[in-house]
Amino acid sequence: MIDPKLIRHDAKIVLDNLSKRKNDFKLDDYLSAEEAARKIQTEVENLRSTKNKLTKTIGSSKLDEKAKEKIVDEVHEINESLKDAEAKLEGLSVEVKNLSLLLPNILHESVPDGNDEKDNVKIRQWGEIREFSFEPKDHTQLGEDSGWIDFQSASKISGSRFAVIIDRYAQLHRSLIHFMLDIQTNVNGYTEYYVPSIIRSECLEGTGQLPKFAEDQYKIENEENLYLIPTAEVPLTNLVRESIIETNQLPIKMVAHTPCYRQEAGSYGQDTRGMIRQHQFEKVELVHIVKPEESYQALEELTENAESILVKLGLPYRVMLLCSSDTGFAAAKTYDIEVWLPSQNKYREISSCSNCESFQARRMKARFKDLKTNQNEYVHTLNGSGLAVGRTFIAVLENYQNEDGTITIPEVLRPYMGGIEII
RNA sequence: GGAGAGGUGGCAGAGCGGUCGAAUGCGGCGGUCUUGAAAACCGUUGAUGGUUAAUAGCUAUCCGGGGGUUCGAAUCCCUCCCUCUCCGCCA
Repeated sequence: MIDPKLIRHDAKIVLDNLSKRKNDFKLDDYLSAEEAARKIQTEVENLRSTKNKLTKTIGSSKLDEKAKEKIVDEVHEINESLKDAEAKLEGLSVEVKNLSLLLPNILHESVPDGNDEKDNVKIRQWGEIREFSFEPKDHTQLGEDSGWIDFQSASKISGSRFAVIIDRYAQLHRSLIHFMLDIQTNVNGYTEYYVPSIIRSECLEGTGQLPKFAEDQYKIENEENLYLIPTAEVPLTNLVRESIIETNQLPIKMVAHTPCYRQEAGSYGQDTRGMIRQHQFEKVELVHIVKPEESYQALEELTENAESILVKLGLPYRVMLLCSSDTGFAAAKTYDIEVWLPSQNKYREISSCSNCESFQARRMKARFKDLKTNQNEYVHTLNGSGLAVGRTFIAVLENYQNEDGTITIPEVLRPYMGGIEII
């Protein structure tokens, strides 16, 4: 949600932003509803004010019966008008609220204008792309040859876009999770959280997945209000919802490993083969809750924290600054980290690090007391994968494969694999 | 799943039809004292929206959510949600 006052007073900023994002939100509808709502609100308030004054005279003074009756009659009349006005106000408020939930965040000035992912800007890259002396296989082939990724069984028990990972591959997959959590907590200074992966709809609204992206969420049947999390960003960020945080508690840096569930509606035909795009995958997620003036520094830090995993694993990657149309709904600025996949001969997204500024905080009512102004202000929230485990797993398999189909375990993972060097 | 208790300001906790946005304590902030700090003492301190240049005034709303009764509801009624305790079941 963006500041209603900004929309009202600087509609041009919002319009420009919508056009940069190639978003077809009807700002005029919003503006006229909002104006009408404020107008009727004044009306309602005046009626209530008069009523309150009258009502107070009844209890406190020694009016005779007749005078009392007269006032009661008057109040009855006011109540009639109020009923109408309040109903109108309620209708308009709901309309305004619903529309405002569909407005995307304002982009940061440093975000380049662009039409699609081709306009994303490379910020930096790291690592040497390995020259293979043989034709590298993709992870699906490696999994098939070793027998340690079983898509057929997954399909039997769950359907498409699921995988069963077996034996050494399962260990490798688990080791990655453990490794990432250790680095983020012990080296990068995050506090580890274990959180529910079933959450209330308010949380999804808070972080921006609802109402706009409802079709991508898994809803729990027979439960009015519960969903599977699409990312740990949702439970972690919502930990501060509806609260006023002590200034000295900031910044908060959280990390959690969770499964993530996504319907992947609208991505039919994309990445259908293999483990790139699954309905269920593991992710280690980083979330920062910070003061506004620190959020862009925090974005750099968070991105580097995510990168540090790839550096330690020795996986080549590049960091891309997303252009205007590619930046997510809730984000003001996003860096994607893309890892090299030899089988596809290109970089693929493995982490997305975003500064949402106050967009989520406003939806969640997450504030802190600014000691300088003694005012409550919205915090800034950031999130990023540190990293997507399934995709990291794929990257390790493909980049560390040997000609005979075995995988050399990256050195940093060996302690987690009981010292095994090759699987 | 069954039985009971309860949800009030940052926290704890009173209020149980009008004078209550709400006692009191803690915490926070400001001050006195002090070389400094602590203690003590004094003062101050809820949120959100509208109006506004205003973080000034004025105003409305908020005592878990929604609905109802009433001239008037934190207080009475209905309903939903949540938390806690005990029993049952269970990894």
